[in-house]
Amino acid sequence: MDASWRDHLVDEGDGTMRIKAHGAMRVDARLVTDMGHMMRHGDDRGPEQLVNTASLPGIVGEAWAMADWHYGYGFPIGGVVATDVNEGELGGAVSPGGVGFDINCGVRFLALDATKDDIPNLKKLAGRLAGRIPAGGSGKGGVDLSRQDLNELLMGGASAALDLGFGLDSDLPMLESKGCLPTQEANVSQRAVERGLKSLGTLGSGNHFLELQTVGQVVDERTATAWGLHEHQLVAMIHSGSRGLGHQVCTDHVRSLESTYRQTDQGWTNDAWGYTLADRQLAAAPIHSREGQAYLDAMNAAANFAFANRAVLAERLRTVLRLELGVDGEARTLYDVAHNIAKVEDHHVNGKGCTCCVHRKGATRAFGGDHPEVASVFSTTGQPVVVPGDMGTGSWVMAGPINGSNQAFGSSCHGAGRALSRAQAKKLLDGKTLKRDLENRGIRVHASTPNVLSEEAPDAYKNVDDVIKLTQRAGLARPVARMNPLAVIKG
DNA sequence: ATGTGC
Repeated sequence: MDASWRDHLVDEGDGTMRIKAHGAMRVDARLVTDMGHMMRHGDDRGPEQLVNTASLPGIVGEAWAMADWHYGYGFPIGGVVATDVNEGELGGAVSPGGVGFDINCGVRFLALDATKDDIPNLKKLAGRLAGRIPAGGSGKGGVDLSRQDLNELLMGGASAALDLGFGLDSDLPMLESKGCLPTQEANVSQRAVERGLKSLGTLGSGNHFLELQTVGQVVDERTATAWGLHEHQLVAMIHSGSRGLGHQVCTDHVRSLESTYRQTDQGWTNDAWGYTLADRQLAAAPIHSREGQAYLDAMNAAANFAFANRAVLAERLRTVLRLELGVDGEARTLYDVAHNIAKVEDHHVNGKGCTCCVHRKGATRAFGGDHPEVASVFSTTGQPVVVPGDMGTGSWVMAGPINGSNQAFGSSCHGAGRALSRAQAKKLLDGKTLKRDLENRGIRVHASTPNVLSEEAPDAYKNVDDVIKLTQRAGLARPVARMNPLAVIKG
């Protein structure tokens, strides 16, 4: 990799910077950023990775990095890369690295008809949540599933979870893709199955969390009202994904695809498909090839497991809220978004219709209110875009366009974005001090290890408010309301 | 992100 992209960098002055196509790039790259933001994030590897993705076969439009971009596996986190599914004989590329290891990592956002004053005892509530929400690397505490149950979940996602007794009928329309992506065979490896049988309803570790929050500042009153949100209201975010099952699906397909590439003077080449990639971690298959279809089918099954996982976590949260708040504890799902996914969608590229495989890796869909996939309750506002920040600072809910799409294939940022690597954060930040500071501010924190607190400390992340401002400036989504943390359960 | 390595 090289840093020559700096010679091709242009500030567009609209909250984005462009890297003009050079070398093997087929399209320009575009970062949601400005010079100040770029300077504060000295790691060149993210833009380098974005440049690499711009040479993927079939790529259309521009290779995008959302405002929370940072270094990832092959593709940067925050990457939005679309390929034409009708290019050539077998279609454009689909790449497991463009989705990431935590397939359908995402956020469920719930709202209560209550305020902080309705909580009899926050400390007790937080303690009970910590007791009921299995978190951390151990993977203990998941629902014991039969092989048959797991298969239903892989095929049916949140709707299958509902059939097993997790969730409410009224949840389903509020989930991206109604909580179910199409899979023919749910053909995931035996190893992936074994990892799925015990992990349903567990949070995981790293940046995954469950957070009880209050609505702080409402900046778009009309939209907030349409969504039933108001200042001081209690809300909750559940951030989790497909756990070990999705990780295994990604590992299986990354390994088998990477093994079809050999090193050449230009990079990494697959002779059968005539693909040459700058980085082996971009390993990709044509979308209509056997390998491409096998990946997409397994990826969708893993995505369904993630939708089901968030449904079970929501059920566990609801149980605690009912116990602690009584009738005030009813929580409705406002929305549930996927952060790590590849989807076949219709978009306009250079004024022409194009059916694309849109990779969103650490990026959220942000469709307009008139899109047929968006529930009719959002027709006058655009879809909710849930953007968790970090545990000390706060989180946002944004909205997609009222009508139509945006210039990044209907996408927006997914969080604050790391500013420090986990290793740097562990070295520089002290978890115990952080916990004390947060609790002095009235925020209850339960974490499975002190390390996770330093790795996930506010200072390890970019400023979420800056990320939201850039996203708005780039015209990708508009801020609706900012949430303040109240109780945090971390893996 | 991850039964934190192949």
